[in-house]
Amino acid sequence: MYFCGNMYFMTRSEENYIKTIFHLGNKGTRDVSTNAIAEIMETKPSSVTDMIKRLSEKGLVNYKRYQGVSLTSLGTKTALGIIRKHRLWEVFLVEKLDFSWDEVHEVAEQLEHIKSDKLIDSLDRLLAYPKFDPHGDPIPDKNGSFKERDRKLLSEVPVNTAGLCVGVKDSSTTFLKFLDKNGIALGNRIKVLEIEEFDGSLNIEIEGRKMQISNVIASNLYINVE
Amino acid sequence: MYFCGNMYFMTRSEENYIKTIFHLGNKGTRDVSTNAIAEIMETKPSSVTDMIKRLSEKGLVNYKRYQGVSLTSLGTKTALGIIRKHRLWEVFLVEKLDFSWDEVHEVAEQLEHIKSDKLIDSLDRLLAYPKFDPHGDPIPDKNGSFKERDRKLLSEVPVNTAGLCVGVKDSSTTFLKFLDKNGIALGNRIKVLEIEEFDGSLNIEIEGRKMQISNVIASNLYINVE
DNA sequence: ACAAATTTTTAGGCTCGACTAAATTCTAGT
DNA sequence: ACTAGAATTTAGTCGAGCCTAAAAATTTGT
Ligand SMILES: [Mn+2]
Ligand SMILES: [Mn+2]
Ligand SMILES: [Mn+2]
Ligand SMILES: [Mn+2]
Repeated sequence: MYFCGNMYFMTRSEENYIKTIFHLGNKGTRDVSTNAIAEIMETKPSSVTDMIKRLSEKGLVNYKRYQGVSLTSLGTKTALGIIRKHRLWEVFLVEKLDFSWDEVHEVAEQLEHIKSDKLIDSLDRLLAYPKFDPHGDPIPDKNGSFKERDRKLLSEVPVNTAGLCVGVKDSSTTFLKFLDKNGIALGNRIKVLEIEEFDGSLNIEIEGRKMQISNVIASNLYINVE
Repeated sequence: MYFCGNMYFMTRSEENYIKTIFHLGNKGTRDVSTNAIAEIMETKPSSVTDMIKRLSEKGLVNYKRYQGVSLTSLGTKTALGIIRKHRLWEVFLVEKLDFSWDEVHEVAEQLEHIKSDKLIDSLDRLLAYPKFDPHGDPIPDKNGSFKERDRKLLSEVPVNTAGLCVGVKDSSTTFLKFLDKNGIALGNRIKVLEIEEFDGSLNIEIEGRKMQISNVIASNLYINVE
């Protein structure tokens, strides 16, 4: 076990694994499985096992063979640092370079690996310390702390609930482009008028306009219930 | 030989070799030597030979064993693209993130490898299409063309020559910090008052102020002779 | 011209991060 | 409690990009 105060050099691949383990770990309550990591990373389970051993060796994950993996506090801190960079770069791309919210993820995947504390702190300042990225996800501060916004999936609130659209669960290009096409954007005020028994579709009022959306759409939109 | 219209994926290492070969190729008239590349890249000559073979295979360099190496037109185009990115990022760091000119190079070495045409073109626009980087080096445009500014080393002009300081030959942190400390910056108006026979040091007038600088300093400063 | 010095390449090895195929361990269903 | 099936790990391979040591080609000096 290494001393945890210092940070070691991490390869791009190691960083991507740590980030994936963080995201998977926040979904379920159990330790993250090898297969789950392999699926997200689009690699084979055997490659995941190899990497987990390296990460374990560096004190970034807790690992017992066949028992799944979880991040150590150092691993968590590392993950939050990468996520901070990813989301700040996404804000930069949208705010300063006029990217649309469906174009930023791919480039941010590269930019998140740039190593320079001064760079990321200056970027944070340039952007006026944003708290959320273009998809409504919270941006950890320099110390890794952030507050998850109080929000609910639109598909899980009762009729007559109203609130601001504050995030998307699915950040895929196709979903985001769909939202663009239908004039749904973060910050829009949404009210649920009626929920269709038959297929779970919703009649909503959005920014004064009425429209119907499927349950699939509603279950990928977060609203900040008033 | 591959079709030259398409660009292949290039690794970070390949890009660094191409950039080094470009810079060395512009200094001398002969083909670039294996040892020269190894020295700049801080690798061993045998590693250079390996890489040159790969680059040759990809149509980026002309290579005959024992005869040195030169960039093909595809290689040159590639090099200019990387240099464009490097220098634009340096401008960004100085102009938007308040980096000083001695801090930008290291980070730009990482940023230059980010792959996104839209990113770099948007950055160019954000920066209002700068023609020179913080060290006075020209920034190639989207097509790789740029004009080398007409400039001379301060150590090579006769007494009474005056002009604007437009660049540095040595971009090392130590030299740039030295210039900061002595109040010498790009854009400053310099006039050579006297050249000391004994050691080649110069008495100059800079922005109205008189000072003496060694020949070593003068041979690393470019001025735009009026 | 030719031997010595220098440069460059080859040969063989190493680590990282992927892979396939096979073995092992865990888990669920009876 | 056993066993079929799923999940996971091990064993062995590969390419990229580096290394050292040794061989080969070129250049230099006389
Ligand atoms: Mn993203
Ligand atoms: Mn995002
Ligand atoms: Mn630079
Ligand atoms: Mn520069």
